[in-house]
Amino acid sequence: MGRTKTKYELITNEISRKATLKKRKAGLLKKLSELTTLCAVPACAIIFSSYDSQPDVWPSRTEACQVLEKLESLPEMQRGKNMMDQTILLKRNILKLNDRLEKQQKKNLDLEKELALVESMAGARNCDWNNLEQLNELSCRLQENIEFVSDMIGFKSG
Amino acid sequence: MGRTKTKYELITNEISRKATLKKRKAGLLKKLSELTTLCAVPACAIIFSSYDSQPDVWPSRTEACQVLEKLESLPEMQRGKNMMDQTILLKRNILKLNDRLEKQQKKNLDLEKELALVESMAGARNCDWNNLEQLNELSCRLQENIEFVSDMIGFKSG
DNA sequence: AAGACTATTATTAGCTT
DNA sequence: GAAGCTAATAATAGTCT
Repeated sequence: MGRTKTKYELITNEISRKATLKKRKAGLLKKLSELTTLCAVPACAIIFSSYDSQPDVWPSRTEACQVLEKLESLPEMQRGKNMMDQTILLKRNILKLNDRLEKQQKKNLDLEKELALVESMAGARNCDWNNLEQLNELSCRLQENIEFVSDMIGFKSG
Repeated sequence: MGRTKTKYELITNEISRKATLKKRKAGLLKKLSELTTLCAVPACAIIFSSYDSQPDVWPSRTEACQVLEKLESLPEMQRGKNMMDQTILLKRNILKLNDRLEKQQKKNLDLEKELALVESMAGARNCDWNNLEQLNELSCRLQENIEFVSDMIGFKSG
């Protein structure tokens, strides 16, 4: 969310990368703080940086360790389960995305069909309003159309 | 960032709190994922929840533990390695799908715009050729169009 | 409850100082 | 570089289904 749309890949420019790291790290910790305030859940985050020897630890090293201990105390079986859960969620995510993509493609096809239909009637696609020749041709097409329609009217009513 | 300005204190309504937790947790993990991608820094987050017996751990329990404790072992890491590889591939897959979806949506938008343009020129969409009234209207539209085009020709050449 | 939608607020990329 | 600015993108609160 800034002046340009972000491409989510490693920022090659070191200056920008450092600036981004700083800004986003602050934003992230703010969000984590908001989350724990709003929902009263225990949470922690640790972010290393190539620029600082010490990682950022939220909310504090002690509390982060407590959260981690909690995590450690969970039986091993459940740990594997959590990872499984993650892959299951990811797979579900993929299925959903494929679904949306498919729908989008179908919608696209429909649009293309409709466009072709309308264009064939109007015959005015990509008309360059600065091009006299094209305007003349468009004029002719419209004249043809109007005559055709007039004939139709005459035919139907007469 | 929503319909109302957020007050940063515990959400008393349980339903809202749960919904908020879910949304913001997802947003937070997304941001953490973005940060590590953009800046290539090791990071992790652990968020407990009253609703799930298991906390959300990013990027994975194994990696999260590694990040804080700086454990250099070992068998546990190896055990989860295949599964990690899988999740990495799945995540990459999701990124690609999102990309395709985005492109598809953009294409869609372009098509819609073009369609609107052509339709507004032709004004003859879904015309029922057996309906005299519609034919008359179409005739008028065409007449208007032809006059407009004639004007344009006159203006450009004159 | 779980997604989709969307009007709003929130975050931030690129700049400037 | 850090700090501040603002146009632009991104997240999300409330709502509907």
